[in-house]
Amino acid sequence: MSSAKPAPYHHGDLRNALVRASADLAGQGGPQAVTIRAAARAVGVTPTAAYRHFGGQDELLGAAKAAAQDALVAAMRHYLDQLPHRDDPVRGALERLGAIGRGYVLFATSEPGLFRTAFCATSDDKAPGVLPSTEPGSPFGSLVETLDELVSVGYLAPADRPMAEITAWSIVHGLSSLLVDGPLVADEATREAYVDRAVVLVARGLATGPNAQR
Amino acid sequence: MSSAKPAPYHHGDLRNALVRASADLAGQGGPQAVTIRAAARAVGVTPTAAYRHFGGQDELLGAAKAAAQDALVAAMRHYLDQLPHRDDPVRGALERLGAIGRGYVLFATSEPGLFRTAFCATSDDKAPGVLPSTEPGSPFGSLVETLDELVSVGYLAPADRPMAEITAWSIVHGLSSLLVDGPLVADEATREAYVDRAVVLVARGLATGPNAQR
DNA sequence: TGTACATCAGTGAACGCGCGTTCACTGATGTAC
DNA sequence: TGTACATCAGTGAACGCGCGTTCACTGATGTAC
Repeated sequence: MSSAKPAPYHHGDLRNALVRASADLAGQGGPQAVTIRAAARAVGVTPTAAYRHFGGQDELLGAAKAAAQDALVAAMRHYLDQLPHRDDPVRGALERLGAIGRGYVLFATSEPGLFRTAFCATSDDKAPGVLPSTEPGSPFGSLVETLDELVSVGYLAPADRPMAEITAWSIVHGLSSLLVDGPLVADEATREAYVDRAVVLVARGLATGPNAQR
Repeated sequence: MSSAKPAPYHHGDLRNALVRASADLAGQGGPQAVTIRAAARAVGVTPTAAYRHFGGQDELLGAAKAAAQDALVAAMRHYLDQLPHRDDPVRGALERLGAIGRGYVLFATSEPGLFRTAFCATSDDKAPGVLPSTEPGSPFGSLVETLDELVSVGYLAPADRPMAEITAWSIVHGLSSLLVDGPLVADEATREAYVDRAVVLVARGLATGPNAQR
C-alpha cells in the first residue's frame, strides 16, 4: 500500500515501519547493520524523523532484538505445533524437547542475522543474577515447561531437575553458534544429524527417573 | 624496554608489537575494537606504518583471532596439566573431558573479549564441509583425543562415537556464549555449578560402552 | 676502514566514507470556538 | 459549518567522529666496493 501513495508528508505508521526495516537489516547483516540512517533510508524518510520515535540507535537496536527473539520463539512453536499427539506421555515430552531444539538450531542456520541479533549486547543488559523470563511465551519458557513435564512423567529424577534447562539450552545454543559463526561448516543433512545427535545425548543424560526405559 | 628508549625511528619488532596490541584491544573490546588505527596508536606509531606488515585491517584481525585461539588452547591445557594421574583409565579420561570443558568456559568468562574474537567472522572463512583442525595443538584436537580414549577404554560405545565431539563442543561453547553474551547472568559459584552439571550430563549421555559403570 | 648509494621502515597529510546526533525549519493535522 | 491556531511529524543542512586507505616524503640501515 505504501508504494501506491505518492509519499505523503506524514507516514502514519513510521515507528512500526522502522522496526520492520530494522528487523530486515538485522536479518541481512546482523546487529551491526541496524543503524538509524539505514533504517530511515529503507523506509524513505530522513534520519531525523526516526528521533521522533526512538531515543537513539540503542532503542532501535533494542526493538530489532525483540523482533528477532519473537521470530525465534515462533520458529520453535512451529515445530512444536507440527508434533502429533502421543498417548505415551514420556514419548510426547521427549518429542517436544527435540522439537524445541530443532526449531532453535534451524532458525539459527536459516536466519543467521536474526539469530545474532537476538543475542547481541544492547544497552538494556540485565542485572546480575537475573535469569531469562520463564513465561510460556518466552524462548526459555517452553523449555522449562517441557523439562517439568519430564519430571512429572517420571523420566527425569527430581534431584536432577535443577539447572537442566541451562544445560539443554547450552547445547542447542552452542550448536547454533558454531554453525552460524563459522567454525563448524556443514550442509543441511549434516546439520540435522548434529541436532539429532545432540537431542539423543541430552535425552540420555536426563534419563535418571523411574520411567526412563532404555 | 621500549619505555626506556627515546622512540627510535625504526621500531625493530613492529609486527609483533601490533599483534600484541591487537590482542589487548580484542581482550578489552572484542573484535570490533581491533582497528589499524587503534593498534598503531597503542604502539605509538603512524597507522600507515602498519601497512608495511599487514595487508589491511582483515589481516590484523586475523592475527588477533589466532592469538585469541592460542589463549583458549592454553587455558584448556592449564586445566589438563593440573590433573593428577589416575590408575583407572575411565576415570582419567572422564576427568580430562571435564577439564577441557572447565578450561573452555572459564576462559570465556574471564576473557570475554578474547573469546568473542576467537570465534569472530573474518575474511579467511573456511570452505564448506571443512571441520576444524584435529591436530593435538588445536582446541578441537584434545577433545577428539579424549573421546577416542573413552572409546578405547570401553566407556563410550564405538557406535556412538561419531559426532560426539560436536555435541560435547556445542555444550561448552553454548554455555560460554550464553554467559558471555548476556542472556545468562551468574556469579562465579553458579557458573562453576553450570559447568559441572553440563559435564555430568555429557558423561552420562556418552556412557554407552561396556565399562560405563554407573 | 671509509664512503656512496640502494633499500627499507617509518612519517605526515589528506581522501572519502557512513555513522549518530542536533539545529532551525516547514508542511500537515486536528481541535477550540 | 467555518476558521484561527496550537501541536505534531516530518525536512534539510550541518557538526564532529573514527575509521580504512593512499600519497609523496624522509630518516635509518646495511651493503658493495
